[in-house]
Amino acid sequence: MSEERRRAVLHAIVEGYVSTSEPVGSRALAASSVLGVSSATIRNDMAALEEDGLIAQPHTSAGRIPTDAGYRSFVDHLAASALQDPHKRAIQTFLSDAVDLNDVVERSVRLLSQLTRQVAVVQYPSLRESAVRRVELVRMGTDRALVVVVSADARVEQSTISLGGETPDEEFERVAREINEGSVGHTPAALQRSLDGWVARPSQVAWARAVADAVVTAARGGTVERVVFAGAANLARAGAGFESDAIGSVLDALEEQVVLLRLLHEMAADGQDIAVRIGAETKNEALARTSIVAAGYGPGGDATSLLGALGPTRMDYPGTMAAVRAVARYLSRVVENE
Amino acid sequence: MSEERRRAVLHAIVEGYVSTSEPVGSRALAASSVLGVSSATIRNDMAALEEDGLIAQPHTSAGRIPTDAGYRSFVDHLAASALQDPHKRAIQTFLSDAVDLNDVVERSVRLLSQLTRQVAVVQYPSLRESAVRRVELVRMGTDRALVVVVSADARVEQSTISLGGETPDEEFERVAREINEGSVGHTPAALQRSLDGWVARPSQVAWARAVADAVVTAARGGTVERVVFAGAANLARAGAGFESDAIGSVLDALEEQVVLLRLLHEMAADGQDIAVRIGAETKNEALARTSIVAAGYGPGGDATSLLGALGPTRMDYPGTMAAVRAVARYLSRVVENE
DNA sequence: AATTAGCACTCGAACCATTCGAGTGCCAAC
DNA sequence: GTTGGCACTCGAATGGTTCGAGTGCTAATT
Repeated sequence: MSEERRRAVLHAIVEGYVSTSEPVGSRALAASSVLGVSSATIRNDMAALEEDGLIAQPHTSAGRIPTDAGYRSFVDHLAASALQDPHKRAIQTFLSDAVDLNDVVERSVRLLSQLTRQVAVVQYPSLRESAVRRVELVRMGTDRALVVVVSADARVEQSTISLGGETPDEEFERVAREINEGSVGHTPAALQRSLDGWVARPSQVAWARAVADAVVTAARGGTVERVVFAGAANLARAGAGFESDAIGSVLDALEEQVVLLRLLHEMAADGQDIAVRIGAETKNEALARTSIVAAGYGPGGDATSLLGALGPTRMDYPGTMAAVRAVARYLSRVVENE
Repeated sequence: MSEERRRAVLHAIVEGYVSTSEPVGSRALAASSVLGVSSATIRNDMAALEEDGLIAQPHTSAGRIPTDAGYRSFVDHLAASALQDPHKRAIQTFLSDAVDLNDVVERSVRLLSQLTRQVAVVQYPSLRESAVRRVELVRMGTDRALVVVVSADARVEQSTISLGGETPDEEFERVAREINEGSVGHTPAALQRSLDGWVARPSQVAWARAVADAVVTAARGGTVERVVFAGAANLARAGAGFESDAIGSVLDALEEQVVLLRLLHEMAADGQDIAVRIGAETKNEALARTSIVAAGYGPGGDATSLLGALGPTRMDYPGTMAAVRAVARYLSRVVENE
């Protein structure tokens, strides 16, 4: 009862179940495949695999299906496989004519959902610290203003502040001029000091603090983290693997960005180039029957942000992993050029 | 056989079917409700309603369910009903502390999906034409640049252009200076003339056209129309009204923004304060079993953009319409202040 | 003329019993 | 360690039966 063949049997069970979504029996395995042994032998191996908790049978007279642990073992012993060439070309053409960062992210997430036929998730690139290039102050109504910060690495951040009362035009203009003088060219660290002094000046306007904060925040890399997703329809299609009730919970979890972000962060901490969470490993009730394949991406090879694909535990792991890896790589390159 | 009672019967059938999602029979109607007549009378009315194509029976020994035409009639004879007070308060608190336009839209769509328990859709406010306040040119890599346009009404638009080759710094600076001189303060009409002249200058750089186009586009009101949606999970829950297959098609249609935008535009053309498309009226295969309730919103009472809720034809029309109307009204107010 | 009671009729849902077969576990033989 | 053989299990599929909600129609009633 060779260790290696048992792994091959598990492998075959996973592949069979993934492609047919039916439990697979010993007879079918013996007939179909590369394992040149009889069904009886396979049955023995199956018994052992079941003993180890890697496979299970839904009921007595049915075939076997992989457990979470079974998928885990399968994934862990998977050799990295490459994406097919036509797909590679698709990635390139799809991403190459994006016009801005938003567009890049949106195209990526759609692309990934199409390649994997799963739900794709892309976290907005976390922004790097960088110097301020220009600050623009625009009045809105009587007591609010828009602060637009253009950073040296070509990001544009905007936020609204309250002026807390009437402000004469000339005062507004003065502040606009001064905030530029005090911040242009400075990186966040220097910025903080420079603006602290400016805010503290005698006879400074009350809302100077708000402006300074907005500028510093923008320079630090912007506001909150966000994720976008696409391909929710693929969940519903997933080979009748889900009831519509379960789909609801999963969609809820997806829209609950916080959950997803926490999960992605945890996966990032694993420190491999590509991370997989299977079923209950997601530690989330609603995602107990789904798996996530995620990879980091970012400029210059440091994976500062994450993207991934989410689907039923019964998913095509090799294909999904290849697609996620490929998109992450291309996206890294694009972000680098931006 | 009074006309009025027949309408009341239809009304009762719609309400019964919406709340129980079971076909409703004559006996149940006679027992339950305000129509003080016997089941036999109701049966007669039902026969007439069926003759008119307003109701149908799934099979002989079942009760009746409304047809699309039945819902239509129901909706058309609906008196405007107000939203409950707690909901009104929810809207106010939910929207009042949004920080920027993106935030407003995102909060709105989430709010609407919660109020209606349907999928909510919000189109980004279509931007008005307005003068240019400042143009910022930022280099990115050797042959690309970012054009940031801040308009007088406080929108920020950005787009990336290609420089098509090496460009010396001083030339870059010159163009940046000139584009500001040529566009600041101009409205789109004047802008076009002013910049055409500028582009045509002898010895002008090749990429001047690209810059000018970006600025004009931004002044015209920005790039493409976009819609966001939320509450997809509500689809899956919708009282087991859908099979997961159908959910997939609907989600597809939702992500296919073009379809949705076309539909919303058509509905806007109807010119009522609130528009309803029922089932096949959506003229879309995938949405044949869904209805959409939409209302326009925009600054100063002109409905320049749309928002709405989408759900199964068997939806709570009065409640949904009230929620859509209320959110549209509040959102108009918020946009106005921005 | 409209409403109502009564009744025969229809037809799907639910229930039950039976059959069929895929798949297993185990044992003896190789 | 592998294989053929065989008894056994149990869900899925099939078919027949019952049950009852709901209808349509007709005749009686107001």
